[in-house]
Amino acid sequence: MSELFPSQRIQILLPLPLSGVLDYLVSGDFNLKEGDFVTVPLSGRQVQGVVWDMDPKESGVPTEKLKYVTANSELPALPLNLMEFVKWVSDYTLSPLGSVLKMALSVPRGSDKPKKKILYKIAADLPSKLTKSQNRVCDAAISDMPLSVQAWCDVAVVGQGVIRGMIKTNLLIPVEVYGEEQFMTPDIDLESAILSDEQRTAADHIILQQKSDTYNCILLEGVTGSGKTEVYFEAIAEALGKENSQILVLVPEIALTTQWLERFSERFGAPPVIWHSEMTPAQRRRAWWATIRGEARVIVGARSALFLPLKNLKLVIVDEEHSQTFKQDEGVMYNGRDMAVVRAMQSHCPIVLASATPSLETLINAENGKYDWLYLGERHGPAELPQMASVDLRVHKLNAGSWISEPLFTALKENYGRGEQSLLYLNRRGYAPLTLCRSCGHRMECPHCSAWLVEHHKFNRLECHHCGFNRIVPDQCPGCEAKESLVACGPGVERVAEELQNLFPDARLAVMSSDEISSPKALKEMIENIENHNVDFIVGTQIVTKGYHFPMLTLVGVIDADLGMSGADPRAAERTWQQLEQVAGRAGRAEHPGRVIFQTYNPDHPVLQALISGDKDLFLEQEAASREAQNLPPYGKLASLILSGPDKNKVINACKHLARLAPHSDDISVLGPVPAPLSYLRGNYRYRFLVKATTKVKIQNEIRDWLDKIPANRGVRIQIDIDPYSFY
DNA sequence: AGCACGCCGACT
DNA sequence: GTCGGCGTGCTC
Repeated sequence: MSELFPSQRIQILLPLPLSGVLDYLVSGDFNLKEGDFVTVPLSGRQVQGVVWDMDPKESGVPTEKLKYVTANSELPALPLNLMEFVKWVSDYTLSPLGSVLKMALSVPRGSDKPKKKILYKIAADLPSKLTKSQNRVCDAAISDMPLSVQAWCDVAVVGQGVIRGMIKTNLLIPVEVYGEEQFMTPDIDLESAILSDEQRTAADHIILQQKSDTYNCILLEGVTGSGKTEVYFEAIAEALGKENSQILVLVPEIALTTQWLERFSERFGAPPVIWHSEMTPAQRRRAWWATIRGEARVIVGARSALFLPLKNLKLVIVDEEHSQTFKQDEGVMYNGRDMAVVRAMQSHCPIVLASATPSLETLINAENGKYDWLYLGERHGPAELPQMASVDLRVHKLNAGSWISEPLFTALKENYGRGEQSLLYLNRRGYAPLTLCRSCGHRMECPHCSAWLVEHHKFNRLECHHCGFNRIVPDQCPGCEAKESLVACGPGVERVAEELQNLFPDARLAVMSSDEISSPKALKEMIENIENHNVDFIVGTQIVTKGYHFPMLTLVGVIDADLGMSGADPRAAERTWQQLEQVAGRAGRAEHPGRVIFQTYNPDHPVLQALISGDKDLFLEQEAASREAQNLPPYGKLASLILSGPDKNKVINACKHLARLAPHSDDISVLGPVPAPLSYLRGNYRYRFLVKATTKVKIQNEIRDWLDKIPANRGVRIQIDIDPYSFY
């Protein structure tokens, strides 16, 4: 090594499930700083990592063992605020630091050199005579920014033929461009929607917070159709006015928000940058680079977008903040909504949580003044809130194999007769949730999980919804070999659709479930079909709660309002409430008032009572009181520990060992172990502990100390879920 | 996450 | 005798 540049000990974080950094030596002529990407040797191979600490404290690893950094990268350094965020998430979720870093590096290497591309820009001297489509293209142009053929098609909404023709006639001039194609910059000078007084007040409040560059969390609550989107669009417009600002919008499921994207493009004249986990490597690279270079101004994405290298974050929006989709239930288990609040805090910018049915946690934070609370009370336009009623299935008994009660049938018939659309909601995919043998009682179960196989007529298969195992429907019972003895029990959407078709043979049906909607394109087609009134009845799973506008939909029937009301899950009642309320929100848009009918065996349940009476406040009050009494979130802290492994005895022994050492005090208690709700999943036996703590102690520290007391156990995996949502 | 090291079965 | 299966454990 050169004398002029003596080597220095630095710490590198690698995107591997290692709990901490590794020490390396680096020659001074690399001129590194924290956040820089480097390549280092690791047990015989070269891996990419990030310089985490240039001036580390003594780690105890002798210098002779250290290896030298191989190379530094031309990639821009990871922004310090992202490093800070990675550290925070790792501490909070008790996940290895390197695993969290990996989420921030879900990008191809810096060695992927951007390729040469040919783009097209509008010619300087245009003839005055142009066709209608050609005029559209010219109008869509933003100064003389060059775009690809496809991008021109998208912005001008014309076919490829038009663009090709314009290239041939030199109306569009080819330009050679190196690097990634640029994203279009949103145009804040386009006309905004006309806001109501209430919307204006809300928008002004957010804008005021936004101007001061300080953290502040704002709950924007408003029933479906009250215009929350327009309100935060104005806040986005304001934030965009700041130089090089970036805005992050988190949405539950990006693939399902075409309507949102269209509204955005309409308001800002350009689509936002999109980020989600199903993007191709090329799409990821383009979006990631655009973000780190600061060209990406508005990024709309799923929860993983939180880990993008945003350098100048000025506003965060979490749309549908109550959505369960924000919670990641594998790998690093984090709640995107909560982590978004932290990201905003660390970036000193406001964050807006928007929802028609905010989560109880958020409502309580708003109530006690931790969050600002904006409420949009008016419904836009003349629509009225739907009228709600329940059907007591103990009185109106269902016939065998039938799931539509007499009162619901009558209502459907009336609605159909009037030429209006109806929706039947059942949050269960497939045909039947259980198949059993009439002669021996054998149940078709998953060989890898303690779960029943769900029959899917569409694929003529039995499928496990937990691990994906599937098999063809057998023609004889695997237990007793009796032929034609297998019967389907209980309904799924396919079965309800079948019954409905029998009741209304001429009606046009659509089934909306993830099995029917395999691509954004398929979804778009289905939505158009419904909007154009080519469909009389929709049967759907919770996919229908995603906030589409169907103006002719005036009746919603909830097949099983009791589904999901029980169980150990402290959020079960709240979740059911939100789901039912979101479904009810589908009925009666525009000028048609709506009706909602809940089929139930338990019409006295507080959730249903509250829904029907419309007394949401009472329900929330009760729910809050019950959580407070039990010290459950948000009044207390909850964590779940799942021990799993293929050897049942090993898992049980590890549990016993842990249970003996479990912390117990006034501020913390450990419940369990009990078999996890799916005690056998994907070939692993699973047992669960629940840790409950008051807010006086840091639950993470308690758990860490506890787990440190036991040695690493071969063949037993421990998963820690702080603030668990899923109890499976 | 990879990759090496290691300890048992079927091959030139 | 060696090639190679993938179970366990370490990587600065």
